Amino acid sequence: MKIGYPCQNRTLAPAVSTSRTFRLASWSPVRFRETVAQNLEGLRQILEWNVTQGIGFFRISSDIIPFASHPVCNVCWWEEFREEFAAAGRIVREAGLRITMHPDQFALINSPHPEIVERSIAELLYHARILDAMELDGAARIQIHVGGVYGDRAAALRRFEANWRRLPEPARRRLTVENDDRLYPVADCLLLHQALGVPVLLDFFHHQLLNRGEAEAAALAAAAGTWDAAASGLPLTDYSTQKPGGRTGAHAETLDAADFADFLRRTRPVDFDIMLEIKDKEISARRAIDLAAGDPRLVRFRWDGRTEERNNGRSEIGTG
DNA sequence: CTTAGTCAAGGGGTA
DNA sequence: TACCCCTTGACTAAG
Repeated sequence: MKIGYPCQNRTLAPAVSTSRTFRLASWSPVRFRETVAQNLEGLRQILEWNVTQGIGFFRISSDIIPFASHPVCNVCWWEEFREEFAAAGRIVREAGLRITMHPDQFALINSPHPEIVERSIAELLYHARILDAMELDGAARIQIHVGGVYGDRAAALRRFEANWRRLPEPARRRLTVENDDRLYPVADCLLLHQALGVPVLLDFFHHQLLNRGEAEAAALAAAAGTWDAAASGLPLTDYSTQKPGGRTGAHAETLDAADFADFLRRTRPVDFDIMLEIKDKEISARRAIDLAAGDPRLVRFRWDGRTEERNNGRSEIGTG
């Protein structure tokens, strides 16, 4: 079990960020290359910070390469920045970090509109290129939701299957499907797994909001069973709680320690990695790791760091 | 310098 | 048909 946070580090921000961008109207190869260089340097610093904090799981922001899948982008960024990607990947491999990405709502491979499907395929390929350039194994996943219903759920699921088969191999091999809170519960994701072999990421909070009556333990067992340790790594999950007083489905500002401790207790039979979808990011990740300190599943990873002076001879990284 | 409006992209719900 | 919501930070033009 590794516990992580998504995309931004509020402790290091705004000096360190992977989300620098610019307006489409200001696109130029120079502006693009400057921004990508800054974002990749931000990624390197965040990953190193995570290692020093014993945080073993991180979601890379889809903002890291601005307009990567837009027709305006004619730069082979994955080749030009090969060394920077490889350096980030080296940190991941040497420390044993888990990495994921989560394209946002616009990646819809089950849309009835062919143009939207084409743009979505380009978007997924962009994400795959990042993880490939970092030279990461199959445990580095790209998670998406099933998509829209378009008035006919069965037909929409069939389109997902047909278009999944059309994905370029680099994107297809990393794709992972996640239950959402409005349209597709975990049962539908499991159907896609049966048809395609795609692993199912269980979002516990979404499952509470949308399900077909399955108990959480049953949903977890079923989703965990779709993962293959050698090919796709340990099962992935998302965890959050309801923001008090917020719209239903809004993510909490900070970790609910009592809920998280109970969550760890009741999921004990299954080992998996946990992405905290909580607003204060790395702050809650550290608290969660503290709360999991006595849990036999928790990975306390080591940073070898033998060539890193700044590591100051330390090899055992405390997790609190 | 500060700040409010705006930003590539879709789907679904409501009026 | 038109508008709003999601969800978010960061850019940018206006003041």
